[in-house]
Amino acid sequence: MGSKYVSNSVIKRLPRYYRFLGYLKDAGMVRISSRELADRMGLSASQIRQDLNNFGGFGQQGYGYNIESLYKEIGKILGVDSGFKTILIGAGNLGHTIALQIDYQKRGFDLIGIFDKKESLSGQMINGMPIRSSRDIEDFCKDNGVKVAILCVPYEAAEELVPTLVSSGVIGFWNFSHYNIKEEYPQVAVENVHLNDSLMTLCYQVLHDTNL
Amino acid sequence: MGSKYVSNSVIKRLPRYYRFLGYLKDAGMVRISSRELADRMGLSASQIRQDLNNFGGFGQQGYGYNIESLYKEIGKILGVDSGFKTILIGAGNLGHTIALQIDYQKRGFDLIGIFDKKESLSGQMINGMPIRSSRDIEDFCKDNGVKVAILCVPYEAAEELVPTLVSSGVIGFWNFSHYNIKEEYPQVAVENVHLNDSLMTLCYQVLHDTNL
DNA sequence: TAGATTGTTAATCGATTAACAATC
DNA sequence: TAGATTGTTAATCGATTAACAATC
Repeated sequence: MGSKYVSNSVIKRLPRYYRFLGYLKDAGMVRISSRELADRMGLSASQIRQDLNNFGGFGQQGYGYNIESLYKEIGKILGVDSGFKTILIGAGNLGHTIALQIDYQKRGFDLIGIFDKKESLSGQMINGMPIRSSRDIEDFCKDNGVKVAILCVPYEAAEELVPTLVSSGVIGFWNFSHYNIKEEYPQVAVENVHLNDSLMTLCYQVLHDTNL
Repeated sequence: MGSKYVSNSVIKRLPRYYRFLGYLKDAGMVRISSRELADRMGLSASQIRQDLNNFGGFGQQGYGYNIESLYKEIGKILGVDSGFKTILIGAGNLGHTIALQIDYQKRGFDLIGIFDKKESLSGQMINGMPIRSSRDIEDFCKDNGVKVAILCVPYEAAEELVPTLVSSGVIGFWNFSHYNIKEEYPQVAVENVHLNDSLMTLCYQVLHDTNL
C-alpha cells in the first residue's frame, strides 16, 4: 500500500472527521461545506480542505462535500472494513474491559482470541470467547493469521511477548503497557494508550492553566 | 499560578520524562546527561534541554542532571502531590476499571466519590467506596470541594452533567466520552481519552504504513 | 586547567492559515 | 450567468534541531 506520505497530525484527525460525518449523516444532512464542518468541529476550513486533499478531491466547487460519500471515503482510508485478525493479551481488569467495551468490527478489527498467563482463568468466557493460556499464543497466531495484538499486560510481560508475536506475523499493536515497542521494532505499527500519562497531563493543566 | 506559557507538546512529554527518571532513580543511577537520556528515550538531547528550560535550569554544565532532583522537580511541575478532590461518574464496565486501575494518589488526585445514575448499583462497593446516586452529585461536589470529574458515561449523559459540575466548582475533566467539553467551557481543563479514535488510527497504520 | 555539558540563540523543518484562481 | 466553494499555492506560525558561548 505504498500511498504517499501523510503526516501523523492528519491521521490522528481522521477518526474525528469520521465520527462527525457519521453524526451528520444520521441526522439526515446531505451536504456540508468545509466552513460549516470547521465551525462544528472547532477547526479551520483551510485545515479541513488541506487534510482531505491528502487523499483526493472529495468535494465539489461551489457545493461542498457530500456527507454520505465523504463518510464512506474516510471509512475506506481508515480501513474500517479490514477485519484484521486480532488477539488480546492480559485478561485482568483492564483487558477484560477493553475486550468488552470496543466494537472491533466497526473499526477494522476482528477479535478472535483472548489470552492470559494465569492458568486459573483458562476457559472462563468473555463476550462468548474463552480465555486461553498464554502458552498457546504463538501457535494460535500462526494458525489464524493474527495481524494485531492488544497488550493489556505489564511492562515485563510485554517485553517478553513482543518478539514472539512479531515473529509469528503480528504487524500491529494496541499497546496499553509502558514497554516501548517501536524502539525495538520500528517496522511494526504501534498505537500506545498511556492512561497514566494522560491523567498527569490533566493534573498539570488543573494546576497551571486554570486561573483560580 | 500565572507561570509563563508552555506549549502542549512539551507538557505531553513531561509524564514520560517523569516515568523514565523514576526508572533510573530506582536503578540507583545518580546523574545523567541530556545526551544519554535522549538516547534512552528516543528523543534528541536538544529537545530535552529545551523542554526542561521551560521550567528552569535544572542541570549543571559539565555534569548533566541529578536524577533524583530532576525527578522531584518534574513531579512538582506536574503537581503529583496536589491531591485534587475527584469524583468518577459512570460505574459501568469502563468506569469500574478506571476506578480500580489508576493510582490516583501518585498522580495528583484524590478519588473520593463514585456515581452512577442506575439506582440499582447504589451502595455496591468499588475499592472500598460505595457507588452513589447521580442525583447527589451536585451536593457532594459542593460539600467536598470537588475539583475534578472523570466522565465514564455516554455523550448525552456527559452533555447533561457538565453544566452542573462546572457550576458546582469542577475545573478539570478526564473525559472518556465523545462530548466536547472545551467547546462549551473553554475555561476548564480537559483531557480526552478517545479509545476508539486511537484504535482507528492503528487500523490506518496497519493498512498503509507497514510494507507487507 | 582541560573536558564535558549545559542554557540559549539561530537555523531549519513541518504544520497551519491565508489567499485566490479554477470551476461547479 | 453569478455566487459559492473547492483545490492548491504562498505566507505564517510554531516546534524541533543545530550550534556555540558560558561555565561547572
